[in-house]
Order: sequence, then structure tokens, then C-alpha cells
Amino acid sequence: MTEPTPEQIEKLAIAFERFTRRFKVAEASAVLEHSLNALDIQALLFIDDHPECRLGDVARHLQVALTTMSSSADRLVRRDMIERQRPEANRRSVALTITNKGQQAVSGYVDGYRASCKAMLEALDPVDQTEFLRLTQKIAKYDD
Amino acid sequence: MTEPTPEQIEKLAIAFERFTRRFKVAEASAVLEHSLNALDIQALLFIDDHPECRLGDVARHLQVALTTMSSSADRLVRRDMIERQRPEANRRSVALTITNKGQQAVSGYVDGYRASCKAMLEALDPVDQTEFLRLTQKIAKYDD
DNA sequence: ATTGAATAATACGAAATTCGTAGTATGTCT
DNA sequence: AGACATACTACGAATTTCGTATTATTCAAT
Repeated sequence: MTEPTPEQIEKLAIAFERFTRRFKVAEASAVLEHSLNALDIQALLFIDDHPECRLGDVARHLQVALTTMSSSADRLVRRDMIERQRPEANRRSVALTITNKGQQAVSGYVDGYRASCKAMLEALDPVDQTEFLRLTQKIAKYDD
Repeated sequence: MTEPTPEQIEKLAIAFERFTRRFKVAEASAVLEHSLNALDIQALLFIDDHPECRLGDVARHLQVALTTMSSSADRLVRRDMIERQRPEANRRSVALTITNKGQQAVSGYVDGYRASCKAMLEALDPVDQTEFLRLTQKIAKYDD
């Protein structure tokens, strides 16, 4: 559309750096709480959103080697957070599903993430909240 | 101020997840390019912003153990990206400063980050760009 | 001036993580 | 049935993180 000025870009970059730091803190506390590492939490989130997904799906999504994902799944299974199944349809693959305990960990993470989002919106008055959402939606859509 | 609705929060969370993924990709490519890991890049950014800072400052900022930061500094020194000096004022501490080569790596990272920000702004028309910036600034300020 | 405590970092080793190579099991195609 | 592709696991090397112990320096109190 139109070229934003370097000043505008710079301002946005600084603001987003702050937001990112905020989210990182939220992630870190969720990670600590369940003694999971960053990869395992991200894998858990994906598996929660994609029940019966395969190992390769998660690896591709998170851009890690398949073997890395296999290790991650080992850890998650050991901690009773996911289950590995061999589907009859294609017995080479594994279908990953989240357990109750895994869902609890996801909830903890998501709650933290949403709390951060809530705090952000609360900095604005209702009219600006709606406006801010409209704009983020527009950007997110454009992103596809 | 006013309570945002759960739907609003959810929408914002989803949008921000996308943004975060975008930034991660940018970081990953900067990391690959200079064969640095995520911690080392973040350390480099901090050192660039805080010349002559001490090891402990960086460790505190990045929330890692001091020994971890020491290892990171080893790597960055080995790759000629920072310099360790013993300041006369307090010879127990080290003063970290970035080198030209380090600055190049920072530039690469920052460029990628800004490119992401630029792409976001370009999704909006000029009026909305200004409006979006106003709102992010407001949130970032509130964040303190 | 000396001793003791506090500060700031490094040395070293254990545990965990990532990833590449090789291997196994299953499915598909001719 | 055989050859090739797919999906994953086993294993080991390299890297990273972090805790404990140690070194060097500064500060404070006597």
C-alpha cells in the first residue's frame, strides 16, 4: 500500500520488542511451572490444536528436525502429557493426542498469554480497544 | 480502565501469536546467517545498546545464570563480536563492548526485525498506520 | 594496616538438548 | 514379489545451560 516512514517503523519495532519481552516472561513462567522446555510447550500447543496429528506435522510447524521432535515426544510421553498411537490406517505414522495433564499445562500457558493480551487492551479505552483489534485483525489477515 | 471481553482477548491472542511467529522466523535467519544461537544474539543486542556493560547486567536482563552468560561471552569473543575489558575502576568486573563484526550481526538482526514491522504497517492504509502506531505507543507506555 | 566479608567473574563437570546418520517398519506401485 | 518411498526411532557427537567451587578484587571494620 503506502510506504511507512523509517521513524514509524522504528517506533513500532521498539513497541513490539517490549510486547515480545512480556510474552517471553509469561512463557518462561509456564515452562518453569511444569518443568518443560520451550520446544515441548510449543509442541504441546500444536498437538492440543491438532489432535491425532503426526510427528512430522509438529516438526514442520516448529521447524525442527524430525529426530528433535521425536525426542520432544519422548519427554512429553514420559511426563504423561501426550499419547503416541499407531493408527491402523497408516501404521508407519504416530498419532499424537494430548492428555488431561498436558491440557493443564497448555491452560497454564494460554492463561498467561491471554493475561498479557488483556493487560495490553486494558491500557486503552473501549473505543480504542475496538479500533486496535480491528487493525491487528487486518494485519494478521494480510499476513497469510 | 475497562474490561475487554474474552472474545476480544482471544482475537488479540491469535493475532499476536502470528506476529510472534513472524519475528521468530526473522530471528532464526539472522541466527543462521552468523551461526549464533538465540542467547548470543540477544546478548549482542543488549551489549550494543549498553556499551561497557558488565556480564552480570546482561545475565540479569536475559534472565540466565551468570555462568551461562560467561560462556556466551566466550563464544562472542571467540567470534570477534565483542571485547572483554577489565576496567581500572573496578577490576573484578568486565566491560563488554561490541566490535564492528558484532555490529554487523546486530544490523542483520535489526534489519530483519524492522522488515517485519514494515510489512505489518504496509497492511494498513496511511490513516490506519498512524492510528495503529498511536495505539501501540499508548500500550507500550502503559507497560512500564 | 590487616582481616573478613562481599562482589564479580571464571573453571569445570554433569545433565539436557539438538541434530545427523543409520536402521526399522510399513505402505505403494508396477 | 521387489523396489522405492514414507514415517519414525536408535544412537552418538557436538553444543548449551547451569550449579558448585575457586580466584581476584574491593570494601568495611577494627
